[in-house]
Amino acid sequence: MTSKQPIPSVWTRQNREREQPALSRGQIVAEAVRLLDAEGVEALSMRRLGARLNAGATSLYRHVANRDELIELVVDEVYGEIEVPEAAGGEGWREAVATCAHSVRAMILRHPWTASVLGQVGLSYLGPHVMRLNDRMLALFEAAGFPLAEADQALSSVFAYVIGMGISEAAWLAMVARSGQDEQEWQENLRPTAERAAQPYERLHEQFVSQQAQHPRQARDEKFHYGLERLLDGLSARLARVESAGG
Amino acid sequence: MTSKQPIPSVWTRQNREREQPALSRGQIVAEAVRLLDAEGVEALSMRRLGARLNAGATSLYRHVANRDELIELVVDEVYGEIEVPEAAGGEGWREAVATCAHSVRAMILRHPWTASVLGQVGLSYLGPHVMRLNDRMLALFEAAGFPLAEADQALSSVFAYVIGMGISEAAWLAMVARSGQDEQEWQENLRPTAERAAQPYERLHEQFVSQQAQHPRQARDEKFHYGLERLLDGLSARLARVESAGG
DNA sequence: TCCGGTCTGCGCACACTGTACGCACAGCGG
DNA sequence: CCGCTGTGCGTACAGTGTGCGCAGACCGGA
Repeated sequence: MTSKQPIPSVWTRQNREREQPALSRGQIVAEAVRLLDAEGVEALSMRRLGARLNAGATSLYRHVANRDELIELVVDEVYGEIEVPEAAGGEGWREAVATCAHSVRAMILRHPWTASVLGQVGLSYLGPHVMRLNDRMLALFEAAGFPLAEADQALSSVFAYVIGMGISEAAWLAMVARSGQDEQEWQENLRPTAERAAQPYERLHEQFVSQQAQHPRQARDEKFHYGLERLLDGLSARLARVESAGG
Repeated sequence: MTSKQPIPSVWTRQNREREQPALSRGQIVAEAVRLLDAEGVEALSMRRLGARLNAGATSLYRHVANRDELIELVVDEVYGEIEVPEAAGGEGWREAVATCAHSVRAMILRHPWTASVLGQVGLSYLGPHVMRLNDRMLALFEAAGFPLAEADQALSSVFAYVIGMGISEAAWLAMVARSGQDEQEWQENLRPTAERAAQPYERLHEQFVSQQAQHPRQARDEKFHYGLERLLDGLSARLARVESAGG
C-alpha cells in the first residue's frame, strides 16, 4: 500500500533525466509504424505505443490530437515510401507508371495494416506525402500527353486498381500472419474447407483446384501484373485516340 | 438499492413473453446492417446492437461466435445485393460486366461502412453470396471467350478496380456525412484548406481549382466510368488477341 | 402429468480501450 | 528570484468485447 502512493517529499522524488530525448511527433509516428508492422492494427493502442516510447499513454496527446489523427499521420508516413520516377516524355510514361504502381503495391505488402486503415481515413489526400505523390504522377500523365483533367482521372484509376488489389492481398496476408504459418502451408490447410465451400459451383471449384498447383505468391504476382497491364493497355489506346484527335 | 438486485422469489419474477419472435442469426445480421447504415461503423457495438433487438449484449453470442464473425456475416450479406446479369455469349459480356461493376459500386455507396471493413475481413470470399457472385462473374468471362484461369484474373482486376475506387468514394462520403452537410457545401468549405495545401504543387493546384467547377457527385461518377472503360478496353483488346491466337 | 435434457437469454465480471482534467516539474526571459 | 509556458503523467470515467454460470423455456418420452 505504502509503495502505491509516492511519498510527497523532495527526497523521494528521483530527479529522472529523460534518457529518451523527449517526445516528438515524428518519433511517435515512426514508432507507431514499427508497432503496426510488428503486431498489426489491433495492437495499436495509445497505452502500448506510449509504453514503447517510455511514456505514459496520455503524454502522446501533447503531440497528436487523437487516435484518428495519429492514423492519418501514419498513413501519410508510409505513402512517403513510394517512389515515382521523374516524368519523361514519349513512350517512357507507361513503364514509369508501372514502376510506381509496383512501388505502391510493395508498400502495402510491407505494411499490410494499411489495408484495414485506408477505408477509415478520410481526406488522406491532404497529407504532404500524398500530395507530392499525386503531383508527380499527374506530371507523368501530363508529360505522356493526357490533358490535365484526364490525367487526374487516369491517375485515380491506376491508384484505385492498385489499392483494391493491395487490400485484398493484405487481408489475405494478415490472415496468414495470424495463423503463424507459411503462406503455402496455410493455403493447403485451407484447401478442404475452400473446396467444400466451392462445391455447389462447378466453375469456381475447378478454378480453385487448378489454382492449387501454383505457389500462392506467384499467383498473386501474376494476378496483379495482369490487371495492371490491361489497365495500361486501355489508357494507352485512349492516349493514341486523344492525340490523333487533338493534333 | 433494493430495486437494483431482483428479489429471488417466484412472485417477483414476471412471466415475460418474448414479443420479439426470439433471436436468430439472420435477424442479428439484418439489424447490424441497419445500424451500420444509420450510424456508421464506429457505432456498431454488441451492446448497442443487442439493445436494438431488445436483447442483452451477450445474448448475441449464442448466434455469432464473436464480433469479427458478425462483420464477416454482414459483409457477405451486402454482397448479396449485387446483381450479375446472366452470361450471354458474344459481345454482350462487356455490357454485362459493366452492369455488375456499377452494381457493386452502388452497393458500396449505399453502405459506405463496407469500405472501412473490407480490409479487416480475411477470407471474405468464402461467404456464400461472394461465392455465388464470383461464380457468375466467372461464367460471364468464360462465355466471353476467356480461358478459365484468365477469366479469374480478369474478374479480380475488375473487382480490384471497383473496390479501390469505391473505398475512396466511401471514405469521402463518410466524412461528408459526419459533417452533416451537403456534399457540395462540404467541398466548398474545404476549398481554402485544400487550396492552401496544394499551393506548393502547381499542377495539383490547377487541377483542384478547375475541378471545383463541377458538381462533386458528377465528378465522381465520371471518374469511375472513365477507369472502368479503360480497363474494359484493355480486357477487350486482350480477348481479341487470345481468340485470334487460339483459333 | 411429470422428468430430464438441451437450447437460449442474460447478469456479472474482467481486462482493456480512448481520452478529459489537472497537477508537477523543466526551462525560460525578465 | 519570480512567473510563464510547455511537457509528462496519474487518475478517472464511460464504454468496449467477451468468458462464465445461472435460470427459465421448450420438447420428447414415460
